[in-house]
Amino acid sequence: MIRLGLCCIFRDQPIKFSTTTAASIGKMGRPGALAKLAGLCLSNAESLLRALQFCAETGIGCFRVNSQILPLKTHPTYGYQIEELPRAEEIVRGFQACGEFVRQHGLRTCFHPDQFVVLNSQRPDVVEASLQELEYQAMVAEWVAADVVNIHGGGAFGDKSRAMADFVRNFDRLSLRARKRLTLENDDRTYTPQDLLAVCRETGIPLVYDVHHHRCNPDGLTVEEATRQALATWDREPMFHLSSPLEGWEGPKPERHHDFIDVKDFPDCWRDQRITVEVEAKAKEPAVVQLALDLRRLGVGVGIPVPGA
DNA sequence: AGCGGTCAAGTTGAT
DNA sequence: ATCAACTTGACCGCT
Repeated sequence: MIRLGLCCIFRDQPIKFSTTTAASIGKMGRPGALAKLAGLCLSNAESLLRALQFCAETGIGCFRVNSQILPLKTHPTYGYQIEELPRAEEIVRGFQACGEFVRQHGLRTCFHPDQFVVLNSQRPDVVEASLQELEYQAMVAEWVAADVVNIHGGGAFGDKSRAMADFVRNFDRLSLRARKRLTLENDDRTYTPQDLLAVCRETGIPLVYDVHHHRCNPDGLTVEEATRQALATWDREPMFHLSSPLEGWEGPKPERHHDFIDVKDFPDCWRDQRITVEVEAKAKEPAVVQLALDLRRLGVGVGIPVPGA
């Protein structure tokens, strides 16, 4: 049974998440800013519940929550603590209701902090900001029952093994809440599955295997070998990533994502696994639905696993 | 209401 | 030196 995942937003469904800009918030006084931010947070909690309801109805088993679900949460000037917001308890309850929905419907949720989170940066201020961001996302992850906060290896800085040692040192500074959700994903430029698997085995951090990145940034491993070794890093349902190249594998920039998934890009060795496959396709929910149809046509089971079944 | 410039943040590699 | 790429359009001030 393959659980398919939708990333962050919708193409056709009228479900939107709101954010704001530092420039706009900066024109207000602190109370006005907090009032505006609280409204956005509350609205995002409602949107998230509707997103999860749509996923449950459609058989989409996983939803990735955008990093800006609490807008500007860790901004150096305009960041805030939840308790500072008007209606803070209502906001937290709104997200916790999402978590309850996730558990009741057998869904999965996850986070993917963006490129500014670099745990092995050579700049201490970047590491501090990264730790803060991970703690924030882990807090919301706890509310919404997300078991994965997934990041990339970060920079190489001319020496990958030294950089990964720095990564582990800073990983150890995270709270248990953040550490137990953190995962590593191979990227399309720097860190291959081979690079990360050693760290994953050493630390117990699971590997989110992105087969598209692996095809763009290969190492000595075949897709089958990387799949097998990535599966072994998980103590829960493994999570993998899939996309198709915008202009084909022979095109000028195969790392660019297509609107939809070509089912031929779905590795055969994934078919019989019980895994989550996040669909990184620009057409969003129609792309997930299309892939589900294509996989079922090939006899692959797709849907939301029933606990115990 | 519609348009276009802009949006917090890091790192790499192609031009 | 600049810029696109990365998980992704959406916000906001102007007309």
